[in-house]
Amino acid sequence: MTAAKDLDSQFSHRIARTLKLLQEQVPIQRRVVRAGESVYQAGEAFGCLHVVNSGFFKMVNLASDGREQVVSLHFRGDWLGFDGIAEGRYGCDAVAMDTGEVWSIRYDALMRACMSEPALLGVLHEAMSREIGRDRDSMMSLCTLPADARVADFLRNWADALSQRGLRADQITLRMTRAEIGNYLGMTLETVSRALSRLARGDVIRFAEKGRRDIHIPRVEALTAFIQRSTAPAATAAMH
Amino acid sequence: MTAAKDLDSQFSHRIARTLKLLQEQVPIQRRVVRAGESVYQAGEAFGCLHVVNSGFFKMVNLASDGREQVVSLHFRGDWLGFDGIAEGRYGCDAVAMDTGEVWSIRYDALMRACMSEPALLGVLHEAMSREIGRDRDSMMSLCTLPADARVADFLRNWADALSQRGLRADQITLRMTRAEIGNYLGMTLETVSRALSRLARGDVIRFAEKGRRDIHIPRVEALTAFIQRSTAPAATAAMH
DNA sequence: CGCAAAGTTGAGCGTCCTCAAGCAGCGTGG
DNA sequence: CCACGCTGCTTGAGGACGCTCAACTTTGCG
Repeated sequence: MTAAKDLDSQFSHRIARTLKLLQEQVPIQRRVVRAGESVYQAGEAFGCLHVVNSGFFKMVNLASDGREQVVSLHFRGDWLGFDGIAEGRYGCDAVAMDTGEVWSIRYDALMRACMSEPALLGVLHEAMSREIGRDRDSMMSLCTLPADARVADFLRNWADALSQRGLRADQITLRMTRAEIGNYLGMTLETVSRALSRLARGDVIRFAEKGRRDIHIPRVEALTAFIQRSTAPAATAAMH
Repeated sequence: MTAAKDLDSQFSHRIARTLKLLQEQVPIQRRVVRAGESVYQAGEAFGCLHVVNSGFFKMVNLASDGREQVVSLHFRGDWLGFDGIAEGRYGCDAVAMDTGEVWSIRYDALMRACMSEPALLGVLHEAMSREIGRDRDSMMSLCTLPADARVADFLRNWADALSQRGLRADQITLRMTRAEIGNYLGMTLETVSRALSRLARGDVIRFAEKGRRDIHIPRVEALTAFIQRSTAPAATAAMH
């Protein structure tokens, strides 16, 4: 527990250090965005990477046939826009889910700064690497967990993201509708609703008295245990 | 069609240029791997990035509770190991599906080379960016497509990967079992088998006379059409 | 040739989706 | 102030898609 706390505070410290480094080394365009506004949109010419200073954001992928999907969520310290580097234009919409501030950094300026300050390159690569890792965990969750466990995993990841940033993780205010959560997790809004109800019934989570948007997590371990219980049959099947 | 061909040949040319650049600028450890062998394993200390020169590879993510999942596939020109940068150890197993050769490059040496040759940094970032984009497309496929369409999408992506590399894309030799494909696509091996049978019945694909491992794709557009047909109901639902 | 591994196909079932009804919170306007 | 409409959430009933279990066929290899 204390070990986990240490790791979390290290993480939060690393974010602070990164932001400081950026402030010192590259020109930054600060920009306040309100809920629903987008930092950039799919197809727009790529020129900047963006670092979340506050608020939180979703990335929405849009297919040519109209399907759209929330593919990732981003909090303070996360970078937005990596997907634009390869093609020279962004591949997703980056949408604010709440009032927040992003620091926009011209990619070419960042590259120049990296040449004189290798530490900057280090944090950039680390951020990209971390994002790839998270995407893979998402894919695994999508492929191997049943709906209820996927919702539990979602809440656990959110709680982790909060605690890593030094915030209290036992009280989550979802700023997403059931439909958005469902879209992100590959299920319908009804299934999300039912999953949350079941988690509450099993006392893995609790709803705030008013409004089903605030979720109290008595013990994060209970979420993990719930997930493992769901995979138990699959685990035994994988044994032989 | 000619435009697509142009794009593909550009892509294949870019791979050649990247490999040449690497040869000239950084020390490379060439390494031949045989089917089933791994380039690196999850948990191993990160030290190198690896570029696929030939063969093809799967990345297998392993959860603490024993679930394991194929999260991505890699062909010539793709990089392996990005997920190791952040934590200092690899997060997945990289396994050869066929005899092939990877070029292993020490990450620290690569960084030094990038300092003197910015073009190198460009190709590196482009590769990471591309990988993030592909992961997102995978997530979208997993979340929004029914099983049959997901298999069709899988084949289409494979064909694209081949044609981008200047290989003929109408003849695919799957070097994965149905079980592996199913694991990658989040479904059971039986469902994969049935999906392929249905695609063949609809003449979207054809099996080679002997062995159901070789798949002939008369027209790639037919695959795309099949996918869109599957999403048609969802598309109308998303209309209003 | 014979065995093991991979693939196909069918039957039954369970999870999740669809459709539908009802409720709760909330801002607007009579 | 409360009626009203709107959006979001919950819950139920029924159905479909995909999973499980099982039998059988095909392929590859010693």
